[in-house]
Amino acid sequence: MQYPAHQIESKWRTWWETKKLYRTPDRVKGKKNFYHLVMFPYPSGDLHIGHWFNFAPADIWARWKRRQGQFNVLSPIGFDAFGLPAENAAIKGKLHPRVWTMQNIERMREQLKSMGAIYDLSREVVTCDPEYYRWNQWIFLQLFKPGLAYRAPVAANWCPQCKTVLANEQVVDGACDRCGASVVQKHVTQWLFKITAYADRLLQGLGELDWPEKTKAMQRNWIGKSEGAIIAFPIAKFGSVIAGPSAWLGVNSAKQSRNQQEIAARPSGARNDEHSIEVFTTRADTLFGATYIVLAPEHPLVDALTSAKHKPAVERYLNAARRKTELERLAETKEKTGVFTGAYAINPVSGRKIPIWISDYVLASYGTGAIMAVPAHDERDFAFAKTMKLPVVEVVSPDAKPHSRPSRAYMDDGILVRSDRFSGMSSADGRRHIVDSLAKEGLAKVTVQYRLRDWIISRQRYWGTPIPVIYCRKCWEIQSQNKPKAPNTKLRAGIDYTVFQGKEYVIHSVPEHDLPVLLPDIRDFKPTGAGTSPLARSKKFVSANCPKCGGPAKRETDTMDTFVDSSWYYVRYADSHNNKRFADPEKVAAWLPVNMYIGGAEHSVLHLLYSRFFTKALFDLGHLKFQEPFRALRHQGFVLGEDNYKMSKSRGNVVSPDELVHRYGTDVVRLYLAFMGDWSKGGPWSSKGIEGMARFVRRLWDFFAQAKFSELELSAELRRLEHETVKKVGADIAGFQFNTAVSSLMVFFSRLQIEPAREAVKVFVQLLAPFAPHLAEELWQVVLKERGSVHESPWPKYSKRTLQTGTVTIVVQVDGKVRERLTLPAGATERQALEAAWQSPKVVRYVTPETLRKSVFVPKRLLSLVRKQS
RNA sequence: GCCGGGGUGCUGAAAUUGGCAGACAGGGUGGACUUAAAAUCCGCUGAGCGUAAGCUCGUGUGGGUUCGAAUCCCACCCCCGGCACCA
Repeated sequence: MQYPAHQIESKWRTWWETKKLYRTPDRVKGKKNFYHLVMFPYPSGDLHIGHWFNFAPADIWARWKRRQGQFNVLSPIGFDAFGLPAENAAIKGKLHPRVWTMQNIERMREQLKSMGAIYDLSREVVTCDPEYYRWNQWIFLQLFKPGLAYRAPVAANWCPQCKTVLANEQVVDGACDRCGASVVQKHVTQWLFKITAYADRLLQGLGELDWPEKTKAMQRNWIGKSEGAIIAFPIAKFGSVIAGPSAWLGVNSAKQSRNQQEIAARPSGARNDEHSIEVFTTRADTLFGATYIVLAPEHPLVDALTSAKHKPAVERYLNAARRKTELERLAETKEKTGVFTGAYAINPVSGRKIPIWISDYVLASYGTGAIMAVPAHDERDFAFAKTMKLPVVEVVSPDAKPHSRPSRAYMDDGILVRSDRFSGMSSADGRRHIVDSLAKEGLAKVTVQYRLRDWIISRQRYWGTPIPVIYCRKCWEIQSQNKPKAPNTKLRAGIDYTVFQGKEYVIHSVPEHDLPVLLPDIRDFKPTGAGTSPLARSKKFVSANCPKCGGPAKRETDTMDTFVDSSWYYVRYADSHNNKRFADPEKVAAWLPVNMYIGGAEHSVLHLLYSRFFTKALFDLGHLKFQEPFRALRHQGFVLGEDNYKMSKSRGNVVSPDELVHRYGTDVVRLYLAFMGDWSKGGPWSSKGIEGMARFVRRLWDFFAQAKFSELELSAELRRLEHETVKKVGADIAGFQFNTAVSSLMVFFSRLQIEPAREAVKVFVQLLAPFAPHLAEELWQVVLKERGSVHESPWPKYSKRTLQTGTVTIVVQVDGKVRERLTLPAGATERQALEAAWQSPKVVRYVTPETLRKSVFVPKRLLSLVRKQS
């Protein structure tokens, strides 16, 4: 008989909807709340097979969890609705981004429904809705108050195609992760979130999380903590030494953290003065081998240090460096280029005069923007020294003996040589002692550096959340009039005021009661390309009244990175439609943190890191009571095309879930996605494979249509298989091994065809329900005539005792080789197994009680017999 | 280079974590049904030897531990993902 998939599926979906089966109240008596979440989709217009591979197995898991009885499971869904594609499509198709986005959402809602998931749709979140982004703005203002949001001039990644600035995390191999265009560095003033202030806590917090090790490692890597020291090299300016203690190293820690804040704001992280250059190193043990200094091209001392004679060459070099794209810089890691400044510094331990060079192999944004070069012990310095013919001095030796003319850099630890009174020490001791001794003179300081940089959130695009800030020139004038001579020593750049075209403006928050700052309807939302967003074209939007002095002022026109939206949407699901606060604290407490989060691994250092930062910041500000948003995390793999390549329109290997649902029905697609292979790995699609699943479901359907179920007691074998299947399917779903769960259902079903005992059939349908919810409901209510939804029936139980009943096959090995299989009761002891073994001609051919040296017995599994050596 | 994950039939993959290697599927092949095809159903399907019972080999390579290794240890090769001029 034909399997009427569509008829069944729409029937039961309607029924579930009318019964409000999947509405999730905030509290259910006697149950514990369990927050199960999938990463919300971007409304691109179509739910693709990758979404299905994420959502459908996640739904299997949620349905299983719900059936355990003691959990009130929340499984919400929404749309990450701001972002570039809407704009780009709109620019092409002349549709307003809002219209484009909302139409897509409309369509995807229906596609999501066709999946038959247990989403509580009443909690839907759409980030481009003012009801939602109002709270983006509110959170921005909370971060702004303590200076966690600030405006600063930065060397930012600029995508010339998208005409906007990008976060570090959004640049992949020097290219824009949206459009693939090569990214260039642009010096602009932008809004940033101070994620670096949380570097250490973001690192520490990883320990307690039930996340894939890989993802944690990626975050650790990205944060990139390295412990070392900052060492000051006095400048020997044009021959004459101006020595003295470092300006920065002596300051106390309170000032220091403020200093760091400003450092993050500056394109170079350098903190130097006219007397010394500070470098960061993890290898202070190699200090005696530092034969020159290298500054990043953007280093603030470049100008002051360059001698008149060297000025033209330096200018030429700096210009060339500026023109290079990120990609070009990455491509030239082998060949080193650079230029001499004409200036010298003093190696603080050896007292030697060493030259100061400029090269773009030193990054302005890491450490102090300057390095001590130790060519004998660093590959890059070695290459540079060779090219520029600079001296190479070995100071760490693998065998404690000095060698001359090394042919390559020796990077490992060793024993110090040519290092004065430190010679003979191990590298580890050397590092400590050298830093200690310099610290006493104020020339060194133990420091930790992070690779992580602050998150640039300004975007010069239309379709995003307006940044709720107003700039007032009048307020600045009032302030500076009060203190004409020493203007505003207390005002902090980027927090209290900012600069536009050489003029200072005071930064004001938009008052909270004026939120949301609505994204205005404008006609031309093409990016300007001039470093401003299209909103800057709207005079109506730009002009505002200053919230402080009431005078004419101007609004910020950049919008927020859409990753801001997704950094807290999971909190909003707890209370999606609250218009008084971002979420009611009681409801947040009822649901958060998320217990199980499921989505792609591609967000490992973007969304997943940003969300952790938001949570910690909002915790510090007293708005959240937990510090980690996602207790457990699982990633699905990638579904590839049938040809084993990534699905793409140009390859023509894309499979459309809509078509699959049309042809086979939802449940077949769900079952096949579960069965395909290792869910966490993903793999190639197989059109033959899903045919096979359709065959299985048809067989199932025919069986239920025709079988007469027996009311007889189950045979011992069937009973044990039933219990084994209950155990296996439960454990497999729990461990995201959906493929083996389906396979054991298939095994169970084969046996039911031989022995269609009603009691076991019932259990089968209950186990099938999370995978094929519609089919199982039909079989449960219509065929088996059970009352109520199968999805509300408790998950079947198994007993350990039943697992021990019946007979088992015990393998007999002689000297490690399988020689016989014995069928014995499951509870058989070693003695019984041995007795049976001696009855077997196949065994006694190889070993007898007389020649037996020892035996090893594993209950239910094997008997291993070892012969005496002859 | 560093970090993470892998390498098992023709293919997707299993293997209760040291205990029957290849479950469950796909594909192939033989057969039943059919005038025929499709669909369906039933066998067989890691390699080699053997009429057969059975034997030998077999989880990237080489070695080791063990009664017993896909699983643990050592060395190496290869593939995928991430990071990378981060001092």
